[in-house]
Amino acid sequence: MLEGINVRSRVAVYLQVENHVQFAIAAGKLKEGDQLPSVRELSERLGVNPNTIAKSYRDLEVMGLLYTRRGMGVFINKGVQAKCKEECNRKIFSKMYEVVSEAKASGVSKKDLQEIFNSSYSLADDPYGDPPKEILKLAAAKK
Amino acid sequence: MLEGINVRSRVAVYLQVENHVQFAIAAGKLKEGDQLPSVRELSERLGVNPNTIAKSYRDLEVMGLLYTRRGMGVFINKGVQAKCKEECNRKIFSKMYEVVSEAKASGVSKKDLQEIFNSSYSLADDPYGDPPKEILKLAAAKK
Amino acid sequence: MLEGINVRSRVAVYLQVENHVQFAIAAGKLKEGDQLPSVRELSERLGVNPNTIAKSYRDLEVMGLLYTRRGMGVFINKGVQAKCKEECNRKIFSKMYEVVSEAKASGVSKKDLQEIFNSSYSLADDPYGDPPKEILKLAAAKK
Amino acid sequence: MLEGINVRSRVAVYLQVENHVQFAIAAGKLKEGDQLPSVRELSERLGVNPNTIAKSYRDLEVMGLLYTRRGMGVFINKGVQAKCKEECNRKIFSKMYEVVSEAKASGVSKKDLQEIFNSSYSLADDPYGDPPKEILKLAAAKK
DNA sequence: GTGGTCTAGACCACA
DNA sequence: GTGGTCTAGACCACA
Repeated sequence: MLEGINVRSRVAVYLQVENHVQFAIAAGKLKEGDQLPSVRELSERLGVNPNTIAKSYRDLEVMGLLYTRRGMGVFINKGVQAKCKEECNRKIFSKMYEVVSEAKASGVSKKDLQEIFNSSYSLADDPYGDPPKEILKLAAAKK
Repeated sequence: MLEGINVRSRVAVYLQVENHVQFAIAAGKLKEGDQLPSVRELSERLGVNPNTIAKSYRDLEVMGLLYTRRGMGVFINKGVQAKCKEECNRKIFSKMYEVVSEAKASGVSKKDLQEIFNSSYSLADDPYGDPPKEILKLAAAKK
Repeated sequence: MLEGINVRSRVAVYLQVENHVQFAIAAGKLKEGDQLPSVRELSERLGVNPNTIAKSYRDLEVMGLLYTRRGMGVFINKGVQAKCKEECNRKIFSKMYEVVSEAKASGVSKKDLQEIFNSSYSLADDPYGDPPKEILKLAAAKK
Repeated sequence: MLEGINVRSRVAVYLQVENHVQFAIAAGKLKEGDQLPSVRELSERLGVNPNTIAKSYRDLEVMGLLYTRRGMGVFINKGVQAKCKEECNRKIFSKMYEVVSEAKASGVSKKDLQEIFNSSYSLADDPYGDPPKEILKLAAAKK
């Protein structure tokens, strides 16, 4: 749980945590009633300040995905998988739309783009790690 | 030229302008010797601070894509299309990799993702505008 | 007795228990000499830590509403109904004042507010349970 | 704008700010495009730490009520009045339901409760100030 | 032990 | 000037 967070990524840690939790709920890896790691535990594991994690959890609570039992911990709310799936889909659609629009705007052909999509899919692993070197080589070759 | 900039986007305006110019060069829409709108004109059109545009142009000049003729305006350098294509490809690969990784992490099947890719491609138009409503409807339906 | 406690509420469990007992005394449902469920029994029934219930009982004892007979259990003191009524009235006034002030601040008309009051009264049942669905539908309709 | 915040209230300052903004949007006092006071300005005016205000604004952004233009400030989103009205109504319903349920649970008659409602309405002013003394006197008398 | 709230203050990105 | 992110650390409420 939550092991893909990359403190050196340009994406803020608190946002990575939020996304990670949303993805995991959407994918059914986190289910109603599951307890998240405590603020202190997770912050120690990731080597970040507890406030950073607290911020993620607070935001996720505002979104209605978590609830807090004071002194007990933080838990996944009920009925959130559908909501998360929808929200994740929305995000994926938006991002896909963005990258495809950019590709079109820079004159990439659909065929090339489809190839980029395919190689990305086979290599895809960790959303916040740097993209694997293979993919950057493909990009360079593709001139 | 440069009409898709969205001041309400979380992407900084100056970055949107830089990307926009790079895309246009890569796609051959902006060619060696073409003149860009003046800082003042563009800043007024977009309703942003002139410093913002000035920063974009300065960055693009540092990258070697533009040159300035004092009192005359800002112009596209020669031999920049290949360089821009390469750079754009790199960006597109990275983003595609990110969105595909996120989709995987949230449990979206390859088939669904391919569909998302296809609809995005047919609808794709403006990288920074809000995605068209059609696409959000598709996202909602896709639960 | 004490069946309306909601562990997922933001109101602390120990406070809910205290309020519940006070309400019941004020309403005459708990009378002088009545025995309360044991700390262990109640904590198991509600799925909370026994310390939580112990704290409620301790507080209620400090307020003079309960007394403990070691080895026997916890009982309602005598002459507490009037005191509880007064205290409950104070709480109700304060809360009513707060909700009405908020309603005014958000532009709700007196007429609408009176309606909200009426429907609440007809539906009112469990102070800490989620409000019944009917009421939320009314709220949504009331735009 | 935002002058009713009470630093000495038991309600957290950041929550008061959030509620205040939601009420003001619902009531039409804050409209699409309106700029909120800057984090620094408001924090100085209220005598609290800038982080406290930043937290409110962040939450309101997560809720979709605000958007941020980096370096420019924080603005009211479009199409939020309906959403806020609904949300405020929901809150008011829930609170009214809670207080009425409590009143019922403690044996207050509908007639008395209606009176409490009426006096609250005439006195209602500031949601976070202490209730006016008049109302507490009424409560005491009402035994 | 758990999370909530808040302060003080740094450093960054952006306009 | 604006907000964003994060650290360090205090003190509180709760279980």
